[in-house]
Amino acid sequence: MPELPDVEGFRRVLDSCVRGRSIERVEVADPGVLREVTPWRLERALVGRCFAEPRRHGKWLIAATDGPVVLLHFGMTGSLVCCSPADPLGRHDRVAFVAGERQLRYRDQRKLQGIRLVADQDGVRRALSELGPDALDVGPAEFDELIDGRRARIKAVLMDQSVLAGLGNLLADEILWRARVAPDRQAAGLAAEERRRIHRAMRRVLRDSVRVGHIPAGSTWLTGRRDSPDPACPRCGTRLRRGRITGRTTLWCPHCQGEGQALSGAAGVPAVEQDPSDDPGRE
DNA sequence: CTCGTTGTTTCGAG
DNA sequence: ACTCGAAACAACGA
Repeated sequence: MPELPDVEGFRRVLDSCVRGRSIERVEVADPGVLREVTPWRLERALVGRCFAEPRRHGKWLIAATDGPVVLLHFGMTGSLVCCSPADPLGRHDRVAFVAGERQLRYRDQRKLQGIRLVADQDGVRRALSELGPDALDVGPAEFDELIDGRRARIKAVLMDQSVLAGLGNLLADEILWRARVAPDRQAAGLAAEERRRIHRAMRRVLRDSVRVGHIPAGSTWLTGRRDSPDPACPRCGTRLRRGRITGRTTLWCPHCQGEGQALSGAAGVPAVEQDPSDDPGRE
């Protein structure tokens, strides 16, 4: 689940749960989720400290305190939950930050070392230095620059965290579907008009999903179709195509987005360019 | 037992 | 040097 909108949701959970509260204890049920920090050192560094306003960059949650900073990543299955001491420890509750009657629990089915500890803002900067700008902060001009000259397929570029931070597999499919661009088009081969459509779709998809804290599975979203065995395009009803890009399952509509360059030939801009007959999709 | 999964990191080819 | 993509990582469910 966790892509940018989900992490933004976790940020709000942290904010309302423990911001301004003093950390009494850090309970590490499973040290497997800690990266380069021992349970003992984590506890030592945080006890007595106060959670400040949390920030987010891409899929990273930046949990600052009046001392060190905790960095949280949620991999594919992680989440953050606000609990009371009475709530029984779930099977996948790996770490609990205890602050009085509230406790913030890091929950993850897997153990992909999503929790880091850094001393200060400079440590945050160093730890996240490989990331591109947060996808929500990228305007149209910057988007163009980021895409410019990339030989990879557009979906791979959108998911590349060093280019743009925050988009994952589901969002990338959703955005390209809305922009009516096939996911296997080479980024460098996109027309200015297509890049603009992708950027606008990105803004729209992010805005709508950040609002609810996850990617909506509504009837006008591609994402909800993912699990059905024979999914149809929410816009035109055409049977969706399923493929694999950069090792991830990719869904697209051959009618709205074109077959993709592999099938449309070297000269071809797919028949997406003229948009008279297609209705512009509704929310 | 096999395959698949929303994520990142690492390695090797072009 | 740079860019890309596949594999590895790991735990679980179908």
